[in-house]
Amino acid sequence: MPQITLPDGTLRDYDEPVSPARIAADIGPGLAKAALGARINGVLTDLSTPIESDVELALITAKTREGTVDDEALFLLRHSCAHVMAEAIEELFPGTQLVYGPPVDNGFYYDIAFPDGSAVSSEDFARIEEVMKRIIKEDRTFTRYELPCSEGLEKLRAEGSKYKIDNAERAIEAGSDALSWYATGEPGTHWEDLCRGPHVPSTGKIGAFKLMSLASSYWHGDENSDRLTRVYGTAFADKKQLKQHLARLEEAQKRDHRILGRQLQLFTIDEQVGQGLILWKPAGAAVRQELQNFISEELTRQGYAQVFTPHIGKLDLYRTSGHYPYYQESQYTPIIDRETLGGLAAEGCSCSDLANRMDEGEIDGYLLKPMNCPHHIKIYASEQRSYRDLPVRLAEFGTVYRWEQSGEIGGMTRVRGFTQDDAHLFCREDQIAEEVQGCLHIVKLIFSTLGMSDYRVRVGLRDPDGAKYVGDPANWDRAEDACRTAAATLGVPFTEEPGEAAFYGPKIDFVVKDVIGREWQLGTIQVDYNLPERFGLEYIGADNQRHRPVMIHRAPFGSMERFIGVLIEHFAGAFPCWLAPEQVRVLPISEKSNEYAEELLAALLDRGLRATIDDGSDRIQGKVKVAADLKIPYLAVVGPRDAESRSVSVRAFGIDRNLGAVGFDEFVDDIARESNGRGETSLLTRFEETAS
RNA sequence: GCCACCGUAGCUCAGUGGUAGAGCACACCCUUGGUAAGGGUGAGGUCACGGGUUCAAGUCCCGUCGGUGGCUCCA
Repeated sequence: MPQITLPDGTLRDYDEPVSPARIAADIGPGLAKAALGARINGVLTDLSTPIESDVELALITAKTREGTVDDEALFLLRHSCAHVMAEAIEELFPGTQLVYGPPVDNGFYYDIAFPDGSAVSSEDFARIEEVMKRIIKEDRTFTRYELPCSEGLEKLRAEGSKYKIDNAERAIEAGSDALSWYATGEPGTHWEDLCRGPHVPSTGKIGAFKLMSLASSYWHGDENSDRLTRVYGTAFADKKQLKQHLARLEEAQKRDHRILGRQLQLFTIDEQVGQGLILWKPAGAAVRQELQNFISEELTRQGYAQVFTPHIGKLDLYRTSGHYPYYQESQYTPIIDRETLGGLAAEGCSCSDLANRMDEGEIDGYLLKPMNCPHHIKIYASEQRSYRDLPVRLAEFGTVYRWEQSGEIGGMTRVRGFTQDDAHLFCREDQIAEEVQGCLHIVKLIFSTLGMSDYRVRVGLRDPDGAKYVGDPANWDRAEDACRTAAATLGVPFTEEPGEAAFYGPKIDFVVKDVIGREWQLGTIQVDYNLPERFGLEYIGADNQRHRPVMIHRAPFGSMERFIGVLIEHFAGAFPCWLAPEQVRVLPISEKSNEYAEELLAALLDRGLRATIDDGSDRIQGKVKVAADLKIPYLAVVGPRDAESRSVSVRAFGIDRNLGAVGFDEFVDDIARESNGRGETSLLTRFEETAS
């Protein structure tokens, strides 16, 4: 006879099998009404799931006991809403086949195969939503029933949905001993879907929902397989939560680096220049230059040497490195000189011949470099190296070009030309651990200086079945071990992900999310035994023998483009003073104070600060508004009173009032100190009492 | 690359087959005003590009380019 332990420790005994729904009712009518599902021994279930033995039970309601939104409740609501949407779509679009409809972060989707010629469009959302509202209003019970596998498959085959048959077969393969369906109402009478559940008790529990967008997807994620239409929606327990969610999305959009990039004049992309090619405008270039200075100083401290290399290299270089054979699809096509090309044309050489002969090495051309490592390797190889010279650390802000698929390109986060804060360390095997530590130190320094704490660490390993990797498996094993060991010393949790390695070696990646929740890899550290081997790199050891160095590739920002794209969103465009494109704007109250304002501007510029003056004919209110829109950290308002007392009236971004006056020299000194110290000190401390 | 949606002034957007619009920005004039926009006047358009349907196309159809959201890919 089941004994039920509730989260607060209270016990309830029943002398027959019992459902969570009944237990909820026994506790109180309010809970019975609010309950959406249950957790039985930690497993999410329906409210109707029979309990036959002693269990720990938690009832799930829209809000937790602390009053926060319950994620599992949202999971149930959204999964259930996906069913309601599927029913509505099947009703409105006869002949559609359902594929797969799970809840996801922020909502749910359903992958649907529409019959030829009839696709859904977002203009159909309103009428789909109408049908969904009707189904929800009818408050039909989600009724679960099960069939043995063979019988269930029989039923699906009779219905003829290849996608559902496939789902069932996969479930059986994964060890299910029965197949389950959920009817939205009475089985046999109402709509139903093969589904493992769980669901909310009835459609009426879906408080608020909205269809969001359409996308296409591939069946099983395979681009050679069927193309499906993915309909995205979201659902919440009530209208208020939905409204808040939509407001949050709108808020997030304001932080979008593409929008801010235009508003703040940071960068532009011109279609005549090309997709995915960033034009850094003066303001964006200032931010980037500050970051490069920051990293350069640290490189010097850590014993790196900076180098410069060209943007192209001969194809043969990349045959040796393996980029050309292994990475060809992501490269711009090789550059072949006019004469060679003319000769080939005269011979009647076809495009496929040309490609083959380039692959074979019969024709050489130049490649726009997809990575910096081969050039740096050649710098290493240009001198004889002793074990005493190691590690050799070569750094370069190196620009690389990659042929990304057109549909993937967007903003600054996925581009076709970008500059890595790259470096390659050539070291002895016994130096790997220490060198990786040094790299991790830089990454951590960057994140902490910029106040970025919301990142995750991924150790990318090779996919055991993958064919895209170069090199000896034994080398791979050693390199993977080195990465694991290094990641473990970080003091942050990390995940190991097979298939995420580079083609030449495993890596430690730092991954952050953008405003719409997409993950981007920023910094990366890679241990590589393969390229030194392919290029025959050597050093002379203490034993007077030739040895092979190990290479570490590292880029703590990843690429300047992507990093700054993410950084714009991180700061919502309001850069701290040391990074801000314009650090101070001097605002004379009227022409009468222009001369004093010019003096202040000159003093600021003299200290290397990025400052401007707004001596236009606007009133001060207008000047302040314009400057605030540009998110300039400090405004120096000067009028006759300030000129009289040699002071500056300060206003800071985000603090919407005059902070008060400070002396001319103090102001300049404080800002310079704050800028040079990268935010370690703040002018605002002068106004502590009023600033907060 | 695939699917859906979108492309009108520098920017944000209105314009459902019949003479291209607004706000901001810009130029000029007035205003010299103490902390989130004082007032006036003016200039600014191959309605992404190319074809088609129509008496007539920003508007409807096809294609191309570009953007957005996903999918696939990703060093």
